Formats: sequence, structure tokens, C-alpha cells
Amino acid sequence: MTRQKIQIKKIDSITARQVTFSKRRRGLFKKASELSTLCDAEIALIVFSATGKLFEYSSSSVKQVIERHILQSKNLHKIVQPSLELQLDSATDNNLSKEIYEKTRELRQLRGEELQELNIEELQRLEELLARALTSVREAKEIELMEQNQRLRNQVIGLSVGQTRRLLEQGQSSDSTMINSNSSADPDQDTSFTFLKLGFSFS
Amino acid sequence: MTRQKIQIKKIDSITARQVTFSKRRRGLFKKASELSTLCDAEIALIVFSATGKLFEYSSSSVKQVIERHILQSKNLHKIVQPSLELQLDSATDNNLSKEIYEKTRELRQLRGEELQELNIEELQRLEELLARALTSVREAKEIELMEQNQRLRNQVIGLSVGQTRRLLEQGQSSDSTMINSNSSADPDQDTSFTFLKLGFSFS
DNA sequence: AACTATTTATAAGA
DNA sequence: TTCTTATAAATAGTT
Repeated sequence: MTRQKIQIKKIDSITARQVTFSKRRRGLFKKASELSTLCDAEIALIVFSATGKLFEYSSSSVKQVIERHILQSKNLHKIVQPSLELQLDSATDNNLSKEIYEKTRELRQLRGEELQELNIEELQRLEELLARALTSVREAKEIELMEQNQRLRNQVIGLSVGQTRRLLEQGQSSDSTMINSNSSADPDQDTSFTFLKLGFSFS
Repeated sequence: MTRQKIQIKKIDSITARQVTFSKRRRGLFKKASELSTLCDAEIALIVFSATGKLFEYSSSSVKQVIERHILQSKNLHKIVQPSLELQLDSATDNNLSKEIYEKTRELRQLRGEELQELNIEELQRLEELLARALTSVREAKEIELMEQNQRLRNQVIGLSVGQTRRLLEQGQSSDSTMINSNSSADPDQDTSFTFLKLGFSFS
């Protein structure tokens, strides 16, 4: 579509794919927003990246649009499942390591000191889990910090070579000082559960 | 945006608005489709015109994406978008265990690599949380082990003093040798997702 | 994260 | 609605 026209098929290179995803996602959200404003349309746009991260846009709220969508679609099952809440609670678990779910739920319920009530094996497993998680998080943090360092280093180099003047001329618009860059802000997000409570009144 | 640049605000003329709606809706859907194909993203796009007509696009099915959205937003929003409340009370013990629950569930889902998408502050908070949790668990484990030690020690002493005979007389019912005693397993828990699949068939 | 050569999208008009 | 076309906007490849 620019330097060269591309084929619309999955991009092979992971990095290229991620870059394109970011660019086009922004573009798509912008277009959605413009359509909503220009034409007074109500829009919800839900995007999951290939890595599973959620991005969403809505002219109003995703919850509201989903509710409206459900009302509009005529083929609702009329079957009432009593206690939706319970089912949704267990829905959160799904296919993922049940033990951990159980353990952490116990933790939640037992409020710390009652860890005593777990037996050694459970404690052992929980300890390993947390240790692994902690390691992952520390690694991720280290990587992020190194990246930030690199960015700052580049900035320093740039400045020492003489960008100071340019910067001053441009006003202070350096972008690489921003630390938080992602955040596809979605301010009303608690929607889902409420949605289930409100959305289905199959009677 | 062409013959003349336009302002992004509601178009006054009804007919012009309808025309623009048609054109831009097509464009938006096309962009969504391209993004999905190029970047392997899962997308749902729901649009209500000003007159209430529903248009929708999805890379898979709107229903499926909504379900995923529900699961994801319930599980993820607190860590990806740490809310004020969370920041405020993250230090208190009451909420600690709840957070552990959220965080570990989060970790379970993301399996490490998507930690990259958290920013430093989020990683920092997560690290601290996990470290505290790990300490608690290790303390609990130590206590439990010491208690077990003590029980075993008592047993040894008892035996050496001559309880061997009594034990033999009673049959083998010594209680202090049991190490696993509780274990509250509940084997069938996976119901929920199935419910989601069956319960809503909009479309 | 910027830049820019091109491709795409599209506003206005027919 | 659909087509045309001048122009604005998006973006692929590059740095």
C-alpha cells in the first residue's frame, strides 16, 4: 500500500507482523471513531492480538453495544440457566491448571495466615508456582529496563551530537522520554460480569 | 478527506451522512478484515447506524469474540489497566490474597511471554506482590515442617518408652503418622465455558 | 520511533 | 446507489 503494495495474507516475520499490527490497529480505531462521530453510529470494536492481548474501542461502552447486539439478534436461546454467576465464576478457570486455581482460591479465602491449613504438598506446589512466576516477572522487568536504558542511551548520544539545538528549536517534543507508551486505554472495563447480569433477562 | 478535508463532527445533512456511513463502513470493515488476516488477530466489529440498523464483522464469529472478551476482561483488566482502587489498597493484607489470586491467574494465562507487554510499574507491582506471597508461603511451609518434626519426635520418644506394645494391641491406628490429611479436591469444575458456548447463540 | 514514496480511502460531484 | 476523480490519509519499507 505504499513503498510497495502488499498481499493481504499473514505476515511471516513476527516483528514485521507486530509493527504492522500496531500501526493498523491505530488506524482502524481511528476510522471507527471517525465513523461514529461523523455518522452518529454506535460502534464496538474488539481486537485480540495474536499473542492474546485485548484491545478495544467503543463509541459508548463495549458492554452497552454488546447488550444491544444481543437484543438485536433474534435467535436468543430461551433456556434459563439458573445461577449464572456461579457458572461464570467457574468459567474464569476454564482449561487452565486447576490446582493453581484451587490453591490460589484457597489463599484468597483463607487470608494468608490460614496458609497453615494447606498441607506440605500444597504449600510446596504453591511455592514453586510463585517462585517461577517471580522469576518470570523479574526477567521481564530486566528486559524492559534494558530496553529503556538503550533508548535513553540513544537519546544521550543524540543530544551530545548536537540535537540540543534542534530540540530547543522544536520546543520540547522528544518522545523517547515517555515511559508508558502502550495502554490502549479502555476506561470502562468491568463490563463483562455486569453485562451477564443485566444483558440476559430471558424470562 | 479528499476533494476537501472535512472536520470530524456529525454530518448535518441526512443524505450526506448516509452516504458517508455506507462508504466508511465498507472501508472500516475492509481494514478490520485486513488487520485480521495480516496479523492473525481475532476481531469483532459491531456497528449500529444512526437509524438502528446492525452491521457486524468478525474474523471468526461475533459470539466467540464476545465470549473471549468476557473472559479476558474479567481476568485481565486489573493488571493490564491497574485501577485506582487497586493501587490504593494494594498494600493491605485483606486485598493481598485477592491480588495473588488475580495475579497468579493472570500469569497462568499469559505463560510468561506476554509479560513483555506490561510496563515497568506494573511489573514492579507484580514482582513485589509475588515476593510477598512467596515469603508467606515459605513461612507457612516452615511452620508446618516444624510441627511435623515435633510430632515425629514425640512419636519416637513415645515408642522408645514402650508404646510399641499398646500400638500393637490397638491395631495400627496411629494418627500422627498420617501426613496428608485434608485435600479438598473437587474434580468437576469445567462446566462454565461449555455454558457460554451453549447458552448464547445469538447469530 | 521517524520518514516518505506510494497505495488506499474517500468527499464532492455527476 | 454507483462511478469518477482530485485529494487527504494510511501505511510498507527503510533508516
